[in-house]
Amino acid sequence: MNLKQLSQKLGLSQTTVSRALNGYPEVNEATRLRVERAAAQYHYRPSTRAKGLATGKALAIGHVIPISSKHEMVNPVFGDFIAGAGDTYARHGYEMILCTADDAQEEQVYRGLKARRAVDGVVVHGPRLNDSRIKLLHEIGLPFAVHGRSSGATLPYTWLDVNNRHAFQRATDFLLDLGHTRIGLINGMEFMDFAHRRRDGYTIALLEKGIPVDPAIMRSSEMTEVFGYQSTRDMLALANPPTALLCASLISALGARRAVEEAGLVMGRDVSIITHDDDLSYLKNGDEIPIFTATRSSVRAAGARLAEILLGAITDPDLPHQNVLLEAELMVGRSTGPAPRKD
Amino acid sequence: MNLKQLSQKLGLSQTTVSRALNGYPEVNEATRLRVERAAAQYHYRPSTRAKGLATGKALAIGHVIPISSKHEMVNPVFGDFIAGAGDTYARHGYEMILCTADDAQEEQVYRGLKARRAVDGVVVHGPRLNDSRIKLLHEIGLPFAVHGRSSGATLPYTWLDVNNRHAFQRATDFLLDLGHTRIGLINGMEFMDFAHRRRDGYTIALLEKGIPVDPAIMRSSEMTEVFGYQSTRDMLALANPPTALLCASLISALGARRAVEEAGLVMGRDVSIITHDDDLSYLKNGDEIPIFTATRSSVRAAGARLAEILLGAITDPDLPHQNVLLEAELMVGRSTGPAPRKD
DNA sequence: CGCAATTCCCAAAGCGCTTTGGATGGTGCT
DNA sequence: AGCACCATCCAAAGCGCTTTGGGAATTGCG
Repeated sequence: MNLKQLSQKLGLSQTTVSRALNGYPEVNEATRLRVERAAAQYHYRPSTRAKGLATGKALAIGHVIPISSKHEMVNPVFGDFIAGAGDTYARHGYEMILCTADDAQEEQVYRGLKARRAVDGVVVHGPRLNDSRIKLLHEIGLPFAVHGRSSGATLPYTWLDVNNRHAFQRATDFLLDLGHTRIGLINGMEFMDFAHRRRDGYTIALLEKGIPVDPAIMRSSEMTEVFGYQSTRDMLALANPPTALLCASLISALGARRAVEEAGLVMGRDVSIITHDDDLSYLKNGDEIPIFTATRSSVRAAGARLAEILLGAITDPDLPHQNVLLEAELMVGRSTGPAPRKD
Repeated sequence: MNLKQLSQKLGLSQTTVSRALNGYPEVNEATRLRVERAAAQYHYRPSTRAKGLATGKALAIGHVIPISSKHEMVNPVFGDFIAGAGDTYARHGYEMILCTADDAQEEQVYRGLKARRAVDGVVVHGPRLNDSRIKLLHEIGLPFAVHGRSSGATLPYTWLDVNNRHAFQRATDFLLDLGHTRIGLINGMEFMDFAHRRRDGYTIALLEKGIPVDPAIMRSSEMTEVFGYQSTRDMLALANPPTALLCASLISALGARRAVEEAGLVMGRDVSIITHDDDLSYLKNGDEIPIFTATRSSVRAAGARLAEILLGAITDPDLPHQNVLLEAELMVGRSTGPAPRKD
């Protein structure tokens, strides 16, 4: 069923039916009702493509997922972020278009979306330091919103981020207060902006207490379970092993715990662990009592919120760039305790 | 830059330019080259929406992600599946459209995609027993392919699945051969088709050896870490605890391991664990030597393959329904060993 | 009652493509 | 030379919608 057929069935012009359905005022209320009923009855929905052509808007938002070419890895937070954003789009009648791109294709993918007029805007995932995408998107004139930030960006842009620096500074302080002085860092890739900021927070907290920053107990890679395990195992084997660890994700924290236990140590007593927790739906940090002491911030909520902001910016392009900084919550769980005394 | 502008720049008609770009034979090779060069130079790409309108195809495939209304959970395998499918779509010039839907909205979402002519076909995720979506999609005439199968479906349909029954039967046999007779099952929700089949495989293997199937050591829920932990903890507390566990996912297996170790037991010695492993990019089952003995099948490869099949079915609608059954590989790791002797 | 202002509706243009149905001019063959 | 036949290109229609620019009733008001 298309507009023409529906309008013929109703004995009205396409104009009137279109206006009735889109809530324009120049149509009689009784007529509108009749049209709406008929539309529902025949399951009429305007063709996205035709509507897009006619209005010049795509009614779609693009999400370009970077696939790390090294490990072909998909960021595990992605599913939850998308679920949040999807809710928002559905409510506003937008579609969500997904593209995958490894580092080499990335620019072409964004250019393609723009040239094909496939989307009204894009969400930038996984921003890096001095991320070139920000300049690119400005240049090609494709509205965008960044999930995270990019240190070093000179142009203004719309973003939503967790206060990663502060979260890790606070987590480090928490460990310092418990008496830990050897605190290891199991970070994400540090060209990723979030990882860089977390490291900053960690470093600042240490320096403020006059504790030296020791590269021997700082690791950085993709946040897998295996990476958490290996890093922890290696650090525990040092002559001067850490008594506490800061992990960038719950997944690597699980690996860290494995290494701790394998070494015959007890988490929360011999080794304290704090992790960042994205509150993923399939990886909850325990039930009531968190397993890990964690800095928590829901990535799903972030998705919903950022989508809302992007749609707003598209509707009203003259709006100033919005920037949202979310504070992570520090949840105290059972993975932390006072630093073990040296006997 | 649109077709009209490009053709004017070239002094050709839109017809010729369009044909040149789409590889039709009625255009001089020299002209085609000239057109292609100009298109590249001006970054011309045909508008998806206009092309879709003109051809009557959407050039897009929909993926409807079920969001479990109970736990608001996004299946963690989703990201990797999408990454695989995305590769295929990109190669064939298709877009991927994502929708999220909880149980209540599901039918409306599929109907909407069809009515708005937003996609040429859809991938059905997370099929359940007697899944109503198969009948629905047949009725509304939307081409589809199922990731998994649906026991009880009467109509023929296109699917790609892992041989879950066989995988779990084989895993159970493996444990039985090691002398285990108390084997616990930590399964996904059993209204999900894959979980149902896994349970079948498990049950069959036990019955063939004349071992009673004991509901006390069979759990089923959403495959979270916490669920794996709690189930294992509870089962180990039984008067007659299992000496081996079969887990439906690596995530719940991590929880199971936690419970095992917390109970002061050693995995692979006191309690053996076999898990299914979807080979997720961010959750590798160890490096060379698998941590867990596992039945493995790459969900990413499945995504790429199923997308290929769906596109084929769309291109040639008269093709018979394709069905692909992948066998999972049994990877022996360090989580299994002979059943402990009762002393 | 007469005229302007409303209200409610419609015909047609246009969005950017593909595709149908020629038109044109050059070739090969008798 | 005359004819059929390609090879190469083009004008225009059409995909399903929105939107512009009216037009015909109806209403309000002096």
